[in-house]
Amino acid sequence: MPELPEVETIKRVLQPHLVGRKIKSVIVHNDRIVAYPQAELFALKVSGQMIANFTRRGKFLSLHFLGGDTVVLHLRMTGALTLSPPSAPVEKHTHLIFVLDDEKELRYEDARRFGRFWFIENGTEDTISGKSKLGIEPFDSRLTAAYLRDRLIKSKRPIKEALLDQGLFAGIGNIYADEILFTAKIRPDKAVCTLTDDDFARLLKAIPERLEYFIEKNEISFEAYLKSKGKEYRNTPYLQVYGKAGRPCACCGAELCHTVIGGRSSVYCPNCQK
DNA sequence: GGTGCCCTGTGG
DNA sequence: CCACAGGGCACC
Repeated sequence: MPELPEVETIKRVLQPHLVGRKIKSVIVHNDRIVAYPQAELFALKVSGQMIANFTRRGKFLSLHFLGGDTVVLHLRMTGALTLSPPSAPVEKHTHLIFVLDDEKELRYEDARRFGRFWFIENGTEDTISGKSKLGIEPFDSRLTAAYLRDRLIKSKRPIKEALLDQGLFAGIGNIYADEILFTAKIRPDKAVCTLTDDDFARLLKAIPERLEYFIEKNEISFEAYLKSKGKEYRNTPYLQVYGKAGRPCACCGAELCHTVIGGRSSVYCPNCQK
């Protein structure tokens, strides 16, 4: 479900309500969700910690504790975070509950159970969550045409596959890869080594511009977020190509095409994207 | 590099 | 009923 804009939304909405809170205890309903260490130990180590900050990197979120310990988490396809009063009924797919010191519970729900949590001890390098392998943040000023060319130019793989490579760009997923390429007017299956300087320039502009745009469109109040149980993403009306195969291109009216790239469903305009 | 797999829910 | 889903990884 969540790509960078959604994860950023979750961060922005929950951060003010988490910072300064103490985790009184952790209730684990499903061991599988805790990747490291073993669930019982995870609960033990997290209990009693004070939340100093809540941040996003790529599609990862991190709870930074006073003293330097960290919980890293990834929502994968269907993970969601909510704040609920303890009296709220525990949902069918609630796997993890952090009991806070303000009569609220930070709850993790995940129908498909692909999401994962890791506990990283202060002073230990996080080599297990995958966060350290991430490439550049799309809003980083070091994301330049030169960066793109250096990393991409020799590759024969489709540009969309490169955009989805978390080791190159942190946080772009299947929806926004399609949206970015539509805006940049580049076919998703175009081999990276055939991109022109012009293509690179448009791509460089489209990446932060599109993500910023969708973060804006995702904006939601704390109350509305909780009401939707952390699953409300309002940007679908603003998508131009994703999920719209067979429908007319908003730009030229041509019928949008569907194809599969790197095993992922992809939609593009055969006329606007070259 | 492709493919399967981890899972459940939903829509055709 | 089957195909597919916004992610990522292990495995030929």
